[in-house]
Amino acid sequence: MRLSSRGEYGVRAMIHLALNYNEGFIPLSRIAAVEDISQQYLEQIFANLRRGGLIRSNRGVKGGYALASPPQAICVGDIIRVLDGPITPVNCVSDEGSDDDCRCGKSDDCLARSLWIKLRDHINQLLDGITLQDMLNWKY
Amino acid sequence: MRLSSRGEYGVRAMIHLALNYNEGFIPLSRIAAVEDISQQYLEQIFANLRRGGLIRSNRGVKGGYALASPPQAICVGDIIRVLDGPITPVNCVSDEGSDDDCRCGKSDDCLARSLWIKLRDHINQLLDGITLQDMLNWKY
DNA sequence: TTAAAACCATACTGGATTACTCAGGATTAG
DNA sequence: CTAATCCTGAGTAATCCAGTATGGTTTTAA
Repeated sequence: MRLSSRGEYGVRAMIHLALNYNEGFIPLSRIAAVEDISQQYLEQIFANLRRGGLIRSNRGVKGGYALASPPQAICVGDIIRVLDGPITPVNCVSDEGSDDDCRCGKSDDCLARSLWIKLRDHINQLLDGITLQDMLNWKY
Repeated sequence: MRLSSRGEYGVRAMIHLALNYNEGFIPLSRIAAVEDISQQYLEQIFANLRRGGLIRSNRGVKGGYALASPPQAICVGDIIRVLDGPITPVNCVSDEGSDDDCRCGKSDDCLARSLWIKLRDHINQLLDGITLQDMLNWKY
């Protein structure tokens, strides 16, 4: 049940952008330095965040990245799903997963399945209920 | 945020034992066959469950495995923790994890950290609140 | 006593995934 | 022009996972 480093870095970087929401575009190099993340690795992560519509970018000198929406409109679940795909404990209860992904053949009368669904929904509901703004408000 | 196959198989096997709680010791071969899991792999999993005190075993012809406690006394969190270690989204908020495991240097003033703690507790509370008996009651 | 059934332990392995790095191209402000 | 910045795709070393392989030991029915 571990989060990938992509997800972890992505959330940290998004918090960074949220903290500087009024400052315009923030260059990636600064985020990488402050957050102590490999810049090239962060570039990959930001490419995904951008394709997912969570951030927007400006190229060239004075360019950088900024949130695509205000901090109260972006939740943690969005970030993690964009970077890591559907949030689910096992493939067979994922939206994208088919029954072929099910390690137990039965699919239907599978008691465990009910558990995975509960767990999946529980995690998603929590992560969808926490926005970047919520996290900024936690500060001290 | 995926569960390991160990955890998944472990939960399935424990449900199997719970369903047959009154039948005495169940041989591993039967569980492996019914649940369609490699017997050798299941043996590894059961060794961990036994060391963790969740099941007990009898050797010899007529031997097998049984729950160490009644189904209402064993929760899903116990099973997964025995098989996969602490349930935590990132190492740095795990009981066993030190600050060295923290990918962000700051440990303290880390906004993301509060999030990981919330997520960790949320998941553990859910999984600790569901016993094997609860799952049996879900049937139909 | 013996052999089968079952548990027990450890080492190994092939494949997948992860977490990056490398190299270079495209864009734009000054 | 040029320096700063975004952008892209390929490559790679290491790790982890899932499952095998091998070879026990213990118990009990017959």
